[in-house]
Amino acid sequence: MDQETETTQTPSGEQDIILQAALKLFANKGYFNTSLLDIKEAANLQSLQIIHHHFKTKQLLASALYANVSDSLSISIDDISRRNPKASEQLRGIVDLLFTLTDDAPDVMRFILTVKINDFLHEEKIGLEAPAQNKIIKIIDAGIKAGEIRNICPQLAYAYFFGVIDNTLKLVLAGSLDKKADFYQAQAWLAAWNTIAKK
Amino acid sequence: MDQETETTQTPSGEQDIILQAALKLFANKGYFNTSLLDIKEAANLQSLQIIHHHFKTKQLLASALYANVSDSLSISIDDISRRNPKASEQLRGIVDLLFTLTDDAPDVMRFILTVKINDFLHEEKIGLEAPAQNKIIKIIDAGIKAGEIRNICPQLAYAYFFGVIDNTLKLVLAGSLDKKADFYQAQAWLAAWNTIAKK
DNA sequence: GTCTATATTTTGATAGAC
DNA sequence: GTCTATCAAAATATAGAC
Repeated sequence: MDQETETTQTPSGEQDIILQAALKLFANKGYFNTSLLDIKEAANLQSLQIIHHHFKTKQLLASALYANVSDSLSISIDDISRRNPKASEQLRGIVDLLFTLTDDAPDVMRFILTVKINDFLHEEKIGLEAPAQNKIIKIIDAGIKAGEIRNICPQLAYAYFFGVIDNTLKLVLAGSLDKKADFYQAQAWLAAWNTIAKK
Repeated sequence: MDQETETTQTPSGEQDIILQAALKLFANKGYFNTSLLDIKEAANLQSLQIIHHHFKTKQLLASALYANVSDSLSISIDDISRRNPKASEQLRGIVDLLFTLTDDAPDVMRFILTVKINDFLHEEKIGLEAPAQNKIIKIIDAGIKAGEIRNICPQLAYAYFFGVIDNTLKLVLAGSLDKKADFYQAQAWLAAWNTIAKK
């Protein structure tokens, strides 16, 4: 509603309204618990046909949504990487982004953290090959080579680090904590960073 | 198939066969991607009616499964707690249990870690009120009072700790690592414990 | 009492009228 | 080209026959 879209491509109006409605529903009820009828009503459309016109099928709608969010994340990560030389600073920037998103666009973060993309995406083995994840693993790899991060498997380091971060954000998104995400950021960053920092 | 059930109640044969088949399918394909027909065939039943006879509906079947796994975990945690006085030892025992389960009964762990129980369980707000989770949070709380664990919100400590553990196990279960879970246990324990340990 | 067959419902997708 | 109406498929649940 009041949150701006992250999509950098084709803000064609009707499509974005559908995508936003779908994002909200998928994020809160899940892919299978959301029908096209639900999306139609949430988007205030006059007919189901409009959805089929813009996105051929429900799967393609969800895939487009995933691509949007994924691209947007990738671009933000690239920006952060460009502005910060050290791996620790880059990771700090990414953490800041995620905590900010949690407060400002919780549905986007719910979609990222809780939706199982394999429910609608069947091409190859996605999940670990997600572009944003790949970029972060490369950052970690560089951090290891630079001596900032201890010498463990980058995938494991990723798992440790974002295990702490993601679980903290999930708690906030579930409404189990009484403060906004921002309040827990410094603490969580420290705990996460310590799992992978050298020395 | 070759793994023993954790269920302590009513091993009535046919029910258990259905539950095991459902567990495997739910764990690997998800709740909505598994039809009763799939379960019927995986369990080598002669008719769908048999499932409806034992469990009135698909939801109730899934709920029964969840209750079984949840109870079994709770009992194991109680055993561990009884045998170890210190919080750190209790958590260590729980971690050992989870890594062992990952190697010996991967489908059970997949069910625990990757199935969204809200897909079939709609009673109240479950998820954080899961009995096993509650027990662990109490252990953490005791650890804080005993000065073993630093003084943070127990829910946050739980999130940090099992963020590291669960993510590591998910990597193993996804087949992204080349060794068995056991190989990564000591490392993961240390990383997880350091996120909450005092000093 | 166990299985075959069917009914019902939901929902994704399409075809046709204005 | 947009909406109404319908179709088709799938899957859950039930009813009835042997």
